[in-house]
Amino acid sequence: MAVGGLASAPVPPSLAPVLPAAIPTPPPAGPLLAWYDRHRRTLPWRAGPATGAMPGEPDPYRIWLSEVMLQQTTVAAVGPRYARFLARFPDVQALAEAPWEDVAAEWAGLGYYARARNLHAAAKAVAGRGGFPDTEAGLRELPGIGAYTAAAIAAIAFGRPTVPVDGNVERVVARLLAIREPLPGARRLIAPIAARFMEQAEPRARPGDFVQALFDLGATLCTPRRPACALCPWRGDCEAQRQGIQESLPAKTPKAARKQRHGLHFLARDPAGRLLLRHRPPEGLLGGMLEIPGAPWREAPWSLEEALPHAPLPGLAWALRPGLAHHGFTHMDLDMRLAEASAPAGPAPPGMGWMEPAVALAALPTAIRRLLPLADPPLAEGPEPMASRPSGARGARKKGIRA
DNA sequence: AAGCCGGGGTG
DNA sequence: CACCCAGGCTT
Repeated sequence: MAVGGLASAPVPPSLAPVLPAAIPTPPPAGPLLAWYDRHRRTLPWRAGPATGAMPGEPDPYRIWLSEVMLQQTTVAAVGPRYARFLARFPDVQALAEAPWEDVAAEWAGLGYYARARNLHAAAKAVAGRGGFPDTEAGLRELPGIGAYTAAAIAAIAFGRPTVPVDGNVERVVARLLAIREPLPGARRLIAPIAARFMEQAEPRARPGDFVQALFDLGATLCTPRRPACALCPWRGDCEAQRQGIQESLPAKTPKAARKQRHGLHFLARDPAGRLLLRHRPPEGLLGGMLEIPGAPWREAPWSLEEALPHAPLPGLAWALRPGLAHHGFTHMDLDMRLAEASAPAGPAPPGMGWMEPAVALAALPTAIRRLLPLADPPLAEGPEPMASRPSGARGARKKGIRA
């Protein structure tokens, strides 16, 4: 196909630098689709008889939920949480009508909590308009749906001929055409190339399968490290493999170093054994999630005396527990200490509440849960190991605790 | 374009 | 340890 109307007339060499460069052509999609038909992964949100989980036509609600959960989150981590979420909120109406507290509790531990807030807001919008938009542009209007997710839902749930560009597709395309420019800048080269796949008849006939075939290729063969090129349906078409540089692609610009921060949190228990907790501000880090009250996270460590003005109740006998809870965020390393006190029966301070441990602990984000083993007696083992990895053979040492 | 936003799997 | 993951939003 002509790109920028340049295909028909030869371009004089002297003018070439001034004119837009032609978009490189990706390889034929046939081999990838044939490979997908043999080797595709069985996933809970994928239609077909293989799972029985989603018979018949794709359900936009289920596709949407899977795409949002999978944003920067591995398939292994999403699996059990997806089933649980779906059991609790079976359709978009149920999610729209649920209180935020229930949605937050169900999302706790999954991270990127803006996803849960946007999911809830989008459910209300969809329920209000009587169903999901069935075009990429319409989907793009919903909160939490960006360029990638809109294209993914449009292709998988509605059969639109569009190619969502995620980390897998970036890697696959960068290798196929040996694109050496580092990400994220290289995206402006990769996206138009990926889009050209839909010029071919086979992807256009089954867009949902084709884009998921790209995902599966990136997840199982064209992996970030040690790609299995010998098994790749495109092994004869890959320029990076031909040059032997596949393991160094895609290149990435280095990221900034993580900052170090310190916190000190105050855990009060009333005579009934309930815990004094509060909600974090609705935006920002862990926005809208439950936490143990404390002094703000800052550059320098806190002493108990210094942090005391941030204690939720005045006049209690706070005891600083030994040890340090550690949590690594994407852009910050956090060390937290824990002080505890017994409180007399009485109302909670404004913005806080006394909560039963069994209810509260499950709704805490992982960073805050790391404080629990410091309590005396310990309130929990901290974050549970993942259900998909039952025996936890390695890593007998628990994360998040420092002497 | 760059920074913010979680948490876990993996080599 | 470092790197990555079916990214979105804000500045």
